[in-house]
Amino acid sequence: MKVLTKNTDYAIRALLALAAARGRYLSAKAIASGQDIPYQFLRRLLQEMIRHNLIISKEGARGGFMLEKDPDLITVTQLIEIFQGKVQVSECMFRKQICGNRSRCVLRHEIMRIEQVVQSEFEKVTIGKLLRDLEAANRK
Amino acid sequence: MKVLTKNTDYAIRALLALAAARGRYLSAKAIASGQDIPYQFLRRLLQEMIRHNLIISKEGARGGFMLEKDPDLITVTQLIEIFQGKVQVSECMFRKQICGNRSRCVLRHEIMRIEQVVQSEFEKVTIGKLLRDLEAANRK
DNA sequence: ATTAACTGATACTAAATTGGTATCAATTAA
DNA sequence: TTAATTGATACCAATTTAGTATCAGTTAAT
Repeated sequence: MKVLTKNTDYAIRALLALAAARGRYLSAKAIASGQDIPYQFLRRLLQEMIRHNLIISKEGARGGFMLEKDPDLITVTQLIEIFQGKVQVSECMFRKQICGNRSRCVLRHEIMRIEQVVQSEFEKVTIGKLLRDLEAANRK
Repeated sequence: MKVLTKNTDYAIRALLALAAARGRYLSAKAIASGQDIPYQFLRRLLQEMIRHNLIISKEGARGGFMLEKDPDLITVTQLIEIFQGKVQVSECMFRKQICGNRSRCVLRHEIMRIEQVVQSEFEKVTIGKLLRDLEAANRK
């Protein structure tokens, strides 16, 4: 069971780089080489994050990307939702009605509880927090 | 992000059926139709669970499967490990040494913490507990 | 002894997801 | 004018997930 796919992992690291740049535009190329992320792959992730209003871009020479949202308001939960879909358990959950299969629904109850735990844990982890941790680690 | 795949979901429900049968042998066919699980698919899962000493089987007519392990000692964590692989975060984790990429490792630290949370939550959920919940629900 | 109901083992397939590459048009700073 | 850059897509390969099919061997019941 993989918790984070490359998508999410790369996105987090790209956002960390952008947060560290603090208002300067960073090009996809710069992020890719700095964070060791495949360039074309990264570009798609960046586009996706623009669509979700996490970052903005400037086209043309000396263009690049910049954080739009406060890094303390960008949670790992959000990124998981964008790149891996909403944290969920089984299809059963989506049909709002209680499903016919009783044992499936008993299970579902337990798992929805865990889902909440996972989500709230990931919510505590923001890009802002990670950046501070990272800079603290680098000062040592 | 899907927490449980069909594999695990089916396995849990099959084990619940076996726990409910309390020492009688249940055939794959009976489990499949009762729990609405594709028959051939289920058979593979059952074989896998035999290999992991969760259940035993009896061949031939009137044969079937029976729990081997105490249902209170079968946790969802174990089933996830069997059918979806150990709960993990990124490849980074497996290389024991600290990886070169600092930001990846800061992230990793946070995520290993969450991993622990998830695992311990799923450990609380045993087949025995689910069965009791299920039977309580059915009495209502 | 035969047969029907079973498990054991394994091979195969299809669809979805994941990870990655390539291309070309449009924009902009120098 | 040109080089550096984003926008938009289309494509591809590998892996994982979900499901099917087949055949051999075992056993209970008749």
